[in-house]
Amino acid sequence: MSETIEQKCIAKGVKLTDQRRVIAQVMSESTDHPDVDELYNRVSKIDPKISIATVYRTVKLFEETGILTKHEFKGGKARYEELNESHHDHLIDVKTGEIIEFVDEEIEKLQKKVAEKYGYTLVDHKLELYGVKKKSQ
Amino acid sequence: MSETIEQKCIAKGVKLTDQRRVIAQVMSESTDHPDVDELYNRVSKIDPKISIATVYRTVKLFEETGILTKHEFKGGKARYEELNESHHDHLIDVKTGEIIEFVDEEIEKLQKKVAEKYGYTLVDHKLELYGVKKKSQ
DNA sequence: GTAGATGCAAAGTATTTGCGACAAG
DNA sequence: CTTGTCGCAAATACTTTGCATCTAC
Repeated sequence: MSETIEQKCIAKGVKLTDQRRVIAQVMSESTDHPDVDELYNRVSKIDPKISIATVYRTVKLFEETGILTKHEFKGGKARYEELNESHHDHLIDVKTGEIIEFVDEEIEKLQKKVAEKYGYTLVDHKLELYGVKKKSQ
Repeated sequence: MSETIEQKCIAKGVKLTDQRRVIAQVMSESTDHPDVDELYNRVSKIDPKISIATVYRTVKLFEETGILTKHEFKGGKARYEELNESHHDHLIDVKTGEIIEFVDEEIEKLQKKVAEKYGYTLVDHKLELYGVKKKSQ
């Protein structure tokens, strides 16, 4: 098991407050990709005094620190996910909103190659697939 | 040369107003990916009476009709681009904001394959590469 | 002539921020 | 102690919408 968010904060010199600990805990326990509102709801159940401004401030801080990553899927609010060693992209079910995480090394390699081709070093990328479930035959 | 936006509107039964004609013209002439504000600025130079609400309404309509496509690049406003037969993705220079359009058939194929693997039919996708220019050696 | 489009300003969302009070290191 | 954080409410940024008027077909 890898570092917890708390450990990452310490490692990166981010001051740990009660609020941040709660937000960290909720994000760690989330297997989905909550938006700020949803995160705020979950956090509020643990400590109702935490304000949504703090949630916004914290996810932004965690994102800048490389603890969380932000997704802006089509036509929705920003959603967050814990960033860990294993990079993956997303396949989104356009009907249900279900999100499937996947990894495809070959696509990763090709992306790097495309960037090189134009004289760039790839520093980041975003790949989202939108699909509809096939009828099981 | 392919259909103009006006022709597409007629083909798709979209009523052509003066405002829409101006917006169509500006988008046709744009080689970049303007956001609504920028589009509104350009449109205003031709007809200053067109309101930004109309610009919003029109890009939305054009998007739904398959005339324009909307991009939500990292941390910015929505940007629009004319949709034509040739699909492409984007490589964004993180320093300058410059956007390079590229096509990579192999990546396209692999995306479809990934979707299939999870039992989905790919209906849409988003691929954005973010890079920094290499020093020319 | 009529359904749909426009302009305006007001209302919605999502997110950020100023400020005085408070807490972590 | 001192610097940075929090909660609150106000502010901002982007986008949508109600309504009366106007226009394309």
